[in-house]
Amino acid sequence: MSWRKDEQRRAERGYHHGNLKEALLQAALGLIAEKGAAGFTFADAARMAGVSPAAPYRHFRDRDELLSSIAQRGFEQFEARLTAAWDDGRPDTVTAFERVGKAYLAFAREEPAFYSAMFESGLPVDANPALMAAGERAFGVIRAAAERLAALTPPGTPRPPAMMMALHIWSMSHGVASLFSRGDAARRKLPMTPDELLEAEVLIYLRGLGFPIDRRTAKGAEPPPVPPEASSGSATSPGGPWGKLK
Amino acid sequence: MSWRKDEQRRAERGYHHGNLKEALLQAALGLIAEKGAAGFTFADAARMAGVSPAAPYRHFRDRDELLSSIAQRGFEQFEARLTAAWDDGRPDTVTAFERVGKAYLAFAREEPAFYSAMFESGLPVDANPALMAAGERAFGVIRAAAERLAALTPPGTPRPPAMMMALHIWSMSHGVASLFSRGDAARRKLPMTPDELLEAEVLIYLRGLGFPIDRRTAKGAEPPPVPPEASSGSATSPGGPWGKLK
DNA sequence: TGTACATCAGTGAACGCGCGTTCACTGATGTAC
DNA sequence: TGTACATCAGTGAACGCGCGTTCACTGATGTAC
Repeated sequence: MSWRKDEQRRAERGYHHGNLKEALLQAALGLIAEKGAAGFTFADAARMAGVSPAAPYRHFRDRDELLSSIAQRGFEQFEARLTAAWDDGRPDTVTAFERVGKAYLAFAREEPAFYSAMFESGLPVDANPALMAAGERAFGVIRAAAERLAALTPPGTPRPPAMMMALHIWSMSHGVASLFSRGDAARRKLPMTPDELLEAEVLIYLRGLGFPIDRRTAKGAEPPPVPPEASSGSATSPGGPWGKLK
Repeated sequence: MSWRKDEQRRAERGYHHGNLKEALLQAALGLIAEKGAAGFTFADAARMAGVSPAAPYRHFRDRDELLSSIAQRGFEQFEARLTAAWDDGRPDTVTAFERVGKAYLAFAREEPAFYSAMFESGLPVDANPALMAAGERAFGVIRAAAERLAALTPPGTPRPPAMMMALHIWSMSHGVASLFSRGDAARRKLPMTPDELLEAEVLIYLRGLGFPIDRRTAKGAEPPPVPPEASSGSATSPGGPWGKLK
């Protein structure tokens, strides 16, 4: 009996919740994951947090403010995950770059609620400075990685603008994520994993910029590859950029 | 006074509307464009069509069926526009291919309501066979174009799988469209036009596949270029893939 | 050409529901002295 | 250490609203004869 559990929790916590703001954010996350950013209501969040429908107004002006908070927190976690994936370019820049792309997809897949609040809730990004700043910090990770990669262009090839590279990588990742790596029912079927699709896409793109990516192993030469064994391992699927595709 | 106009229209049309199904679809499109796929209601659509709230039930089982109809019609129009842009590969394959990408962006920008119903309404695509088929026909245009392009790989370069190319192009276009070429308030700012961004992205990608795309003019050699002057014109911005980026 | 009748497409009133929001309130907590 | 008091965080009842949906109905249209 669900109400019994609610009663019990209520008895335990007493009159004050103690951490209602956080509880509301969590509740909203769950609801968004379940029914989409559209189908979540303020009242529902209160109910899930085991609190009267008037209580949320102590912490959020309205539904939109709660939604923005979630989007902002989403961008922060997104940034953290991209930063961790980038790992300052270790063990080598191309491998780390690939890992960032995969982290993008993983985030979309594992955090559909955040992803939906960040990119599909219809929130006017530029009307909310804090939100926009958080979004730009996340993009900054991709941008910094692109910067490092651009600096590696082989001698003789023109150096591509890092900003352009970053925007290209962002749009590739976002496209694959939105179409094929969603966490909800709108995900489209694919004859391979989204990770493989994106990896091949990025590698072909990098080769187009002049990076010496081998067509078979999909690895570029880069001094110094430290440690040597790490750069021939998990980042690439066997068969190179389209090994799995036939 | 709006009610006066309604009264008048009502008087004109008489008891029967005559084309209510169509009118409801149009009304819903307007509402979705205005408030997003989430914020459109069955009752509102009826009101906009100047009809009682019970009338729509003669034509649609429920709100979801109306939404699916819109998504399906959207895919059909999308397919038509992509087909027109492709123009069977005239005047040359690369130029026509670029045009398809631009048509993708233009559709997202000019038909935000369709775009949102098709890609962001949360409709479970694979639960609706007709809808899925319409979506696949649209993708088929990109796929056919990729097929033609793949057949053009220069001798000596391995031929890429057309399916993979098509999925890559789709995700690039979709990423740029969703982030930067939306028709609503969630559109992100960009230091160039979305068209330019996507064009550069696709050209670099094609070069990565071995197509002889010149870095400056961004044109590939292709026999036979008919008519010759058409292949050096509008498809490419001056300065090549990243001429505008510096 | 006219008439009877079936079918179709819309009406309008009603319903139950859940939402957002407000209000005066009250129990719990923190702090000044 | 105890007490008085201010502030804070949640209550619960109430409201108006618009939505989705149903129902018996009725005006318009099409068709058989």
